[in-house]
Amino acid sequence: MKQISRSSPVPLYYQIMESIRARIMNGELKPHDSIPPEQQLAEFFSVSRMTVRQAITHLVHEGLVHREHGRGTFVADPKISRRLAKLNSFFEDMKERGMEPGSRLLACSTVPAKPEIARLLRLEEGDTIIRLMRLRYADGVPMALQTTYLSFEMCKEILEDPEFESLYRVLEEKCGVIPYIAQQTIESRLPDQREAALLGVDDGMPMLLIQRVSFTEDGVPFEVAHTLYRGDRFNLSLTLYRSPVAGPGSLSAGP
Amino acid sequence: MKQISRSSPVPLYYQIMESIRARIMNGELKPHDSIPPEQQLAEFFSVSRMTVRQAITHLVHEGLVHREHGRGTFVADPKISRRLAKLNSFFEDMKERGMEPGSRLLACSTVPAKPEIARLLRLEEGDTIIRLMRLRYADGVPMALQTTYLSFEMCKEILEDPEFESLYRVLEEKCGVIPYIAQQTIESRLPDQREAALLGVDDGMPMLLIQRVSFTEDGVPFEVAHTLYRGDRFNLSLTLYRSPVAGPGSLSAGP
DNA sequence: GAGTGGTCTAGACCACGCG
DNA sequence: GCGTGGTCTAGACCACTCT
Repeated sequence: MKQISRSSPVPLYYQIMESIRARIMNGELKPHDSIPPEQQLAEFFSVSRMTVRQAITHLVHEGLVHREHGRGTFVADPKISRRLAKLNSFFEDMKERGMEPGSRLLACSTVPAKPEIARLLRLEEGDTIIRLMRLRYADGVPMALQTTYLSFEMCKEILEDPEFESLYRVLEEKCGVIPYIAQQTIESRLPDQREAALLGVDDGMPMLLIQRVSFTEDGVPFEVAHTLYRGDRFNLSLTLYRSPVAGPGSLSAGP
Repeated sequence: MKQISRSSPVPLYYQIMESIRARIMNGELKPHDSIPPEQQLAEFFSVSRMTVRQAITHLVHEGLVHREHGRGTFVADPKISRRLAKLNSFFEDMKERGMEPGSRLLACSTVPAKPEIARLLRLEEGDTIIRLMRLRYADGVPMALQTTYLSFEMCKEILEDPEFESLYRVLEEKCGVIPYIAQQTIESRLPDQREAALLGVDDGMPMLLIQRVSFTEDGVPFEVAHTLYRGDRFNLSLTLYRSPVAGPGSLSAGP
């Protein structure tokens, strides 16, 4: 197993976390296997047990492993626990699906915000915002038609070069805007004639319309995106839990 | 603020967590307010700072607060961070949307498992399973057409009275099967003539098809459900995180 | 520089699962 | 009884933000 470096700027718990993750990802540790006990990992890495616990706690919250009091810590079953939906840009999403994303910029300008968009971005009606319209490709074939509204104040650096690859990467690097959470609604509808023509589908083809509002960690909305996906080329996969994530110690006993 | 009890069987960090949560829930601490610094909380409760950190870490993972390095810890915006993911049956989902669920049983029998269903339920092809076909109503109007395949071994008590209200409640009470997690895929398609007739829609109406495989906590699959929702009456709403912490996917009402 | 959260130590005792 | 994870201490130093 890879050793860790105390001179690295990367925290020890993070290096340990990645070390364990690597052993799971490369198949050395398989689902339902136990990982070494915390005490043993602490000795191996020459750190305190609390540091090992910090590493494992992260992996637990990711769903990669789970702890069992008195028994050990076990690699989770990938079939049911590792496919949490992530907040991805179109570019990132297609990459994760193993397809090559592409983009054709149809329009890019500043416009006054319509009431609905202004409300979602917590601006006043008529405030200046950025509007991008793009035809999105996957492996060279049209996949979706996307209209993105961005807060002008937060994202104006986007306008310097709107032919970027990944919106979220540019937002992080040029604008200092780090996406954190988003609310999405998903519905099914038919395309209008213009949409059908751009996407190269029949106007009777059912489409998936995904509308997203994205926020930074501070709860500030910066993006409203409407994406119309071809129903014949796209689906969504997500994981649902019966009860929201509960802490390690169970939640019954009262004082 | 409520003091904590060292003689209680409830861990100190848990009592502190609940104390902070209570101050947020009762409005004493509002969204974007900072909570007291960790050092101060440690002194107030007479515990070490690490114990306070453990309490706050739980609240962070719940999305109730968020930390900002060098600045403080802040109450999260409820509009974007407190939607919890839930695995609901159709009955429960409609109740949460404020609609009155209904059901018409079209078929209920044991059948041999087709290859795809057998694979998902981890059975052999041809093994006996239960198949339910139901037309589902919301406020008395057809909303979805649902085919549910259940493991015979785990769910046979269902057959005693298949005209139940909530599948998940019956599974818990009569079969001892407690749903824990599910994988869903969502796509858009047109109905065939029979489906359109049953749901009372035109056959050009785009529909949402949701396919679900549900598991118990042990990772054992017990249900495969195909639900075809009317696109004009149904949509999905879900929360996405940039770094997966919580499970996504709560359902919300549509037009 | 003061105040905050981020990381880390080197122990301790307890609760749980199992043989 | 033994090994495991669960909780907790009383400090330490660092990195970041704000003034």
